[in-house]
Amino acid sequence: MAGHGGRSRSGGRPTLEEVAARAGVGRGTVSRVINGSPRVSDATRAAVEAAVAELGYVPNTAARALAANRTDSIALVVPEPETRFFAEPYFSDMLRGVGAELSDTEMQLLLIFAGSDRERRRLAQYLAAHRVDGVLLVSVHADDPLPDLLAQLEIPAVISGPRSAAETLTSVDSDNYGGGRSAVEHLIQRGRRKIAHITGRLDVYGAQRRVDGYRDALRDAGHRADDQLIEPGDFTEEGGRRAMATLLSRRPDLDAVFAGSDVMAAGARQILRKEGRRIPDDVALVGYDDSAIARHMDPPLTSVRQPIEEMGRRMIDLLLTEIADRRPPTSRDLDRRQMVLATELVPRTSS
Amino acid sequence: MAGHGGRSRSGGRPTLEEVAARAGVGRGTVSRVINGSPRVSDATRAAVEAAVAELGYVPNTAARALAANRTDSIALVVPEPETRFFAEPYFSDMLRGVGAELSDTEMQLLLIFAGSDRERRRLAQYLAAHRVDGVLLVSVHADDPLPDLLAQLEIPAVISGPRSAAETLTSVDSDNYGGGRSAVEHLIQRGRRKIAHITGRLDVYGAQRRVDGYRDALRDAGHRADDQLIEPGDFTEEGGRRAMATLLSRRPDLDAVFAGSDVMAAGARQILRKEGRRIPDDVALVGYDDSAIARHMDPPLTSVRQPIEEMGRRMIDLLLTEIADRRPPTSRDLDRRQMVLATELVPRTSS
DNA sequence: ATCACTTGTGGGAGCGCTCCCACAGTACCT
DNA sequence: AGGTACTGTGGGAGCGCTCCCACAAGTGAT
Repeated sequence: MAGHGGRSRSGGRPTLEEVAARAGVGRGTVSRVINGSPRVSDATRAAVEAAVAELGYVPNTAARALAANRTDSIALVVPEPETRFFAEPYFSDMLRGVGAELSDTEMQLLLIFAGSDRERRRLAQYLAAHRVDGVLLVSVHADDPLPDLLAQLEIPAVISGPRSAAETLTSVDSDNYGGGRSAVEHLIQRGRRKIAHITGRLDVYGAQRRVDGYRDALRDAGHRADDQLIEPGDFTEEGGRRAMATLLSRRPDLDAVFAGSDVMAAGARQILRKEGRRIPDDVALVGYDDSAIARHMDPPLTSVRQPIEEMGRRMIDLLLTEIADRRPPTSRDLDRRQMVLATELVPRTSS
Repeated sequence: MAGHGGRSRSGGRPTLEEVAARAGVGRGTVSRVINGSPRVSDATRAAVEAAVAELGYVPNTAARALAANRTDSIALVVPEPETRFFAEPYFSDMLRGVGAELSDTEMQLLLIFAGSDRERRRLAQYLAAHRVDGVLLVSVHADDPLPDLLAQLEIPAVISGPRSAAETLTSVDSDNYGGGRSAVEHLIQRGRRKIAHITGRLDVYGAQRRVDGYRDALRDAGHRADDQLIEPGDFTEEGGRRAMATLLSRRPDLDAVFAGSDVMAAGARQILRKEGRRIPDDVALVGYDDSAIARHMDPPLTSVRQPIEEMGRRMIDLLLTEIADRRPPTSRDLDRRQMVLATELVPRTSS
């Protein structure tokens, strides 16, 4: 414990003022050095830095927050029960990206779950108290009131996956439209002619966009539209089974299926097997998410990969900018605030 | 936005002073009401509460922290990379318990990973700044410097799984000794005579205690000690395989194995199978942790369950007490601060 | 030599609370 | 009647910063 430099004799933590006295400068100067202001001479800066090191000075965050009206922390809000958070690799990937981008910052990340009503009330209180400088909102449902609350409190926020084309919050999304397109183009290129689509929940904007991509890819390839080849699912395995069964009964001659998620693809696969269709010989199958399921499926599933980790990084970028700008970006730069990242088709044996 | 009560005309958030003015009382009185002091008359209290509601007053945390020298937040420190955090149900269970116990508190939980050196440096800085009132430390290795840092900074802390019998920090643990005992007693009761033990990493205190439980259970049942039946593992599947192979070569006539973790039990099972021993007919097998592996093994594995979620709850209890006491508990009450929770044997078909 | 900037610096004011002392009012003893 | 104690209340002081104004000293144009 020796060699850690003397604390002030008063016994508590050293303050700015004590550092200033020690360095023989004024309070303002120390503050400038600590906050990296360029308006300090090199000699003075060195003296202050020495004093800081000798005293083992660490700024008092509360005092800083009070005086500067900022908290240097941001919240990652997960509007889901913890269970799902741990179950889905989506969150883990996202968290990794966020953490990485934050690591060379002074910002502290708070992880807040808002799955239950109780948790949501707590969160509302927390936000009202402005205990964070900004919020990252992941996995928001279309009818979630949280984004509006954030807007009302004028708290900078970035959302992953806009709620609609008219999203007012800054958002980062993967290219669901392009992802859907690439899946279908891939199937066309493999010589498939009757390509069905099992959609995700259509109140999720991303799912709609995948349908759009599916439609346009077929149209551009000169296929005529056939709505009988589209069947809504709900992102669950059971939904995949049901949709697949429906599709098969309606269009027994289909030769490919694009499912809006890997989980639904897994459900579809079970039905295809049961009906004696071989994958990929009789029916090619493509999923979405490139999750662990895709890699471990039999046969391994072709899937569309989203750059989740990078989404996390970009979200932080945008959020930090917004916080620095200190204004809710409701002006003409809104269009610049809707970032879309490319997806990538990962071909495997199922297609 | 109407009906939300008028903010002060100044536009910003209302302050204590504004509430006081509105309620026609002094600043101190409002503070007392907000903090639930009993020294306020009912009439005054009601007036203040009305003013608070009308103005939509929310205390400024920074100001409170500065004045009262507390942060109303505690950190859950995970000295592991995020990957393991998500992979192991241990953390998820723990987090659930912690969150539950914290939910009727004003305390905010921070989740902090300290896996890499970089992250550890950040954490040290964070703790030095006293940005939390207390720390929950889970999954600490024997040589981790973190506990000592915490002690040095005089930050209240509770550790899950003491580092040794002489642990100085407040700790919550499951009864590893009793768990080991119960596993062996169960095997004896089932008529097993030559019971082997694959230990965990012996630099983990809990693993040692399981060995102690194993030894004492055998001794109390009148078995003579046979160290050839004990083989150290390292909590990994590979370690389980290696230990099992060694044990079989040394004592081919063993009729039961108690593994220090389910993962090691899984490794042991592979070797037993390969050597043609049937489970449980020829060799009974018992694991530890009662993880998903145990339930899904073939045959389902008898295992010792630890009440992880409850451990989380108890840790918060102790931590909050320690914070409220505002003193590092180095005195005679230390023994009261080593809490041990009972384990439970979950019998399945492997024994 | 004068004026106008620029650069570096000190320190007052104030952020919104909590803590605590002072004090009025009431109650109950002697 | 005076003393003592307690209850409820107001408000000063101070927590450790940041922000910003004031100002000294230096620089270069006129």
